[in-house]
Amino acid sequence: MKSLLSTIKISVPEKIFLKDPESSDLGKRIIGHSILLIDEIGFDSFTFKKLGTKIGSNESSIYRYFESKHKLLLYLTSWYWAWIEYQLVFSTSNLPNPTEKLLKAIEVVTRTIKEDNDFLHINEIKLNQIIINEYSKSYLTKEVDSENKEGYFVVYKRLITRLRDMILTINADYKYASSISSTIIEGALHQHFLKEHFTSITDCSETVTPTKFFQELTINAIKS
Amino acid sequence: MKSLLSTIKISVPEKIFLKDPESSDLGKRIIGHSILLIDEIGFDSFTFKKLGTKIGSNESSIYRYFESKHKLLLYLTSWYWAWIEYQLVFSTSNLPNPTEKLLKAIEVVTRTIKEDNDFLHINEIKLNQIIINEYSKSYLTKEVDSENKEGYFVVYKRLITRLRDMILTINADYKYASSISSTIIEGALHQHFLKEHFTSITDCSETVTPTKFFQELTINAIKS
DNA sequence: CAAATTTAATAGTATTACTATCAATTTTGC
DNA sequence: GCAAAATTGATAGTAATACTATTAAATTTG
Repeated sequence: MKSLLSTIKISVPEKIFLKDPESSDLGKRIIGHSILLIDEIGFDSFTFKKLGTKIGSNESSIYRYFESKHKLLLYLTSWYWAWIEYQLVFSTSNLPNPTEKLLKAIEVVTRTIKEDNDFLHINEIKLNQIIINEYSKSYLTKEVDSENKEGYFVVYKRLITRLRDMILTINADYKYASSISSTIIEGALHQHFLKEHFTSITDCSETVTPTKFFQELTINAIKS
Repeated sequence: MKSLLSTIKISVPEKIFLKDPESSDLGKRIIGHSILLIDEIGFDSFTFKKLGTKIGSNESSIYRYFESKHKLLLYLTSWYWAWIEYQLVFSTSNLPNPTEKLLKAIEVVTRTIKEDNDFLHINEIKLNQIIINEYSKSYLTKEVDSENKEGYFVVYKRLITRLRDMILTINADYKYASSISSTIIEGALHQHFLKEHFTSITDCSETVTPTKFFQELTINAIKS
């Protein structure tokens, strides 16, 4: 996938940033190193001041790109879901069988990211870890409704809608196509978290993947 | 359920608090009003200073019960899950049919709390809202592994284990009994959140409950 | 090469998440 | 009923956070 993706720009809702970080070298360093730093110390301890030190730049310069660290998280998560969406569309487009298509789509949204290949300044493995550990914090806020109106979550919602449509193609009468789609995507992040921190309440492990679990779950749900 | 529960003390892991809030009037006011205040302004904006003002007490007095607001959240969530666990055990104990038992258990862990009856100083409806909006924040931290070792999440894990055992009673060969149990409990909170804030990616609503969705999902998963 | 833009440096603010100390009040044990 | 013990309240203080504002230096661009 490398050659294709490296020429593509992942598109993030414009209102999330003050100045497009893809438009400058400093911007790309902000994105690249924020991923490394959030992965290292966690989003709660992450500050623009610490990031400034890491990239040899100034706190105030970072504030010209993002008005808060919360907006930066929204940027990273939107970028991540847009990247997953691209993979989903690309890797299912040539599959004629709707069930195969759905199984492939579930694989794409539930698998562990194991390679950091597609974009030079972005470590996709660590970004995936950030999504597992921090994604919920981007919407579990008192501002969620106004931010949703601003379009900050469109990419995530569109991804879920795509999965839903694949399910409805197989069984238009299934009553919970949206709910199972949102459960797969959120649930997969949760299972990945559990296998790292609460092994006693998951069956997933190095050898048993969330992918298999959610594929079986979905097929059984919609085919009966 | 009122008469029975009001005489019972919900038991929370002792290390979570410095001084048992159930042991004094001030302690109960801390718990009672923290639920109201967190529900009102959200956990992120919640501080012990604001809580002190609300209950006509001092910030420093609250610190004698909990060493941080994070610990207070752990207390509230443990209390909540212990209360749910009690309901689960109580309301399934006299059901002889394993499938009926499981369906009842799923109902208990996925339903909306609509009544505030059981404990005088605790508003169970608002506490349920806090669990929906803030629970993830209690474990999505860099300290999760050490806090897990301290036993701060035992109640939650035990609840999931109980559900898992009910599933295994019906089908001992089902490979994902733990994963589906954790998915039901976390997923139900997520569906409740979605129906309040992201209606386009859920089928749940005033009339369609997460309970029905997860009951069907589970039965289809384990019976095939 | 001058003007415009971007970045860096510094300073400042209100708030947060605490800790420490001591006084006032309440509880308790005899 | 009272002294001792425990609890609570009031005040002060600290380092860090999450910013904003201003001005200077460096870089880009037309």
